[in-house]
Amino acid sequence: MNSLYPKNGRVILHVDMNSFYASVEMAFDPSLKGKPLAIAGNPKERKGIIVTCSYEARSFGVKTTMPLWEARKLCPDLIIKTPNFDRYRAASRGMFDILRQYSELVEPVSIDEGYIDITDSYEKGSPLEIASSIQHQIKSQLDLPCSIGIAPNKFLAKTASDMKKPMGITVLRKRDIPGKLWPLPVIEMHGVGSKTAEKLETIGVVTCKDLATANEIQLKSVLGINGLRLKERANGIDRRVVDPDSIYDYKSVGNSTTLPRDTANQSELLSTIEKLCAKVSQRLHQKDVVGTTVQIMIRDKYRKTITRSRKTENPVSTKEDLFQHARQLFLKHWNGDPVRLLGVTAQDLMEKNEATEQLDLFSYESAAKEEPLYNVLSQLQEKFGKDAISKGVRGKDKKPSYDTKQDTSFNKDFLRD
DNA sequence: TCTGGGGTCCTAGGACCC
DNA sequence: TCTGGGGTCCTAGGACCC
Repeated sequence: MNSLYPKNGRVILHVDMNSFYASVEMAFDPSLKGKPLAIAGNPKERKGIIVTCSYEARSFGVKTTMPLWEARKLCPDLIIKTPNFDRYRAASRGMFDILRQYSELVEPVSIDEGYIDITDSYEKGSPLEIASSIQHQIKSQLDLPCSIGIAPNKFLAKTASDMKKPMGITVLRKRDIPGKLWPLPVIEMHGVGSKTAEKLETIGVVTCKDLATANEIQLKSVLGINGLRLKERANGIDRRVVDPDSIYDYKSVGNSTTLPRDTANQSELLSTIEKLCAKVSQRLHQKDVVGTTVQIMIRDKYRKTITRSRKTENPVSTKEDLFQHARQLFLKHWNGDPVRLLGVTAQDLMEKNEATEQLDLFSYESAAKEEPLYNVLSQLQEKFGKDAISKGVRGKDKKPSYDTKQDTSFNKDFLRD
C-alpha cells in the first residue's frame, strides 16, 4: 500500500479544460493563438452572446453570456467564431480517451470536464505524477490546455481545479481547507449561485468559513436541506462516488430555440414546435430511449417563461407522437401573446426495449379486463416484480448504444485536416 | 433592438388513496 | 357530523451549472 493513499480514502482528480471551445479553435487554427477570440452565436438571429472566450479576450473584460455588442465595445479587435460542435465533441472524445488510460473510473460531467478516481492507479505513479502526465498528454496530443484538481473527494477536486488556470495542478487535502477554501467568498463555491448567496448573507454568511461554522437551524430555515449539504461541503465532506455510467442515465432530452423575432403567428409557432419535435425524436432514437412525459416551454419578450407538461398514456419517441402532445399543450396554454422562445422536452425516459415490455404488459391488462383485479395484478407482479408496473427500472449494466463506437482519432493533425 | 441552449436536482401544492 | 395522518403521483417553477 502506497502511503500517499489514505486508508479507506479515495484519490479523485477533476480535469477541467481551459476555455474549451476557444482552445479547440486555436488548436485547429494556430494563427488564432495569443489573440482575443470569442465563440458566439449569430446576432442576426438574436443569438449573439459569448459562449466562451480566450484568456486574451477575458483580459479586456469579455465574459461568458455577455451580448456580442457589449464584448465588441470592450474589445474592438475581438475575433468571433460561431460554434463548431462536431469539432468540440471530437476533441472531447480525445480528452476522455486519454483519461481512461489512467483509470477505468472516469465520469464525464460535461463536454469539457470530468472526474477520475485514481485510488487504485498507484502503479502509474503518484497522484501528482499522474495529473502532470495527463496534463502533458492532453497538451501534446491535442494541443489543449487543462487544469487539474487533486483531492479526496469530488467537491474538493472540483474546487481545486478552479484555483489555478490555465494549465494548473492544485492539491486540496482536508488539512488545506481552512487555509485555501475558507477565505473564499461563498459564491465561489460550486452549488452556490447568486440567489443562494443572497439568502446566506441574510444570516451573516459571506465566506466559506462562515458557511462551515454556520448555525444549522438558521441554515435550514433559509435554504432547507440544501443548506446542510452546503455546510458539509464547506467542511470538505462529500460522499458522492465517481460513476462512469452516469452519462447513460438520461433524465430528459429537449431542444429549444429563440425565434429570430417575437411572433404571435400561430402557424409559424406550431411549425417551429414541429421542428423541435423532429430534433428531440432524432436524439431519442440515437440514444435508444423513449419518454413518458412531454413538456413544452414558452418564453415571452419579458423573458417570463412557463413550462407545461403532460404524462403520456404510452411511451413516445416519434416526431408525430411528440408533436401531437406538444401541439395540444401549446394550444391549451398559449395566451396569444408574442413568443420569444419555444422548447420541447421528453422526460421520464426509459430504454426502448423496456418500454416494449411494458406495452406488452398493457395488452395483458386489457385482455384480462373481465377478470378480477387481483388476477391481473398477480400476473403483472409475477412477470415484472412489484415496481415495474408504474416505473421504468433501468438496468444497471446497460451498454452505451452510441458515441463510444465513433471516431476517437482526435489529435492536432486530425483537427487541421 | 441585452441576456443561448443543454441539462439536473429540489420544492411545494393538490389529487388521491388507505 | 366537520375532519387525522401518511404516502405517492403529477405538475409547475426555481436555482444552479457548463
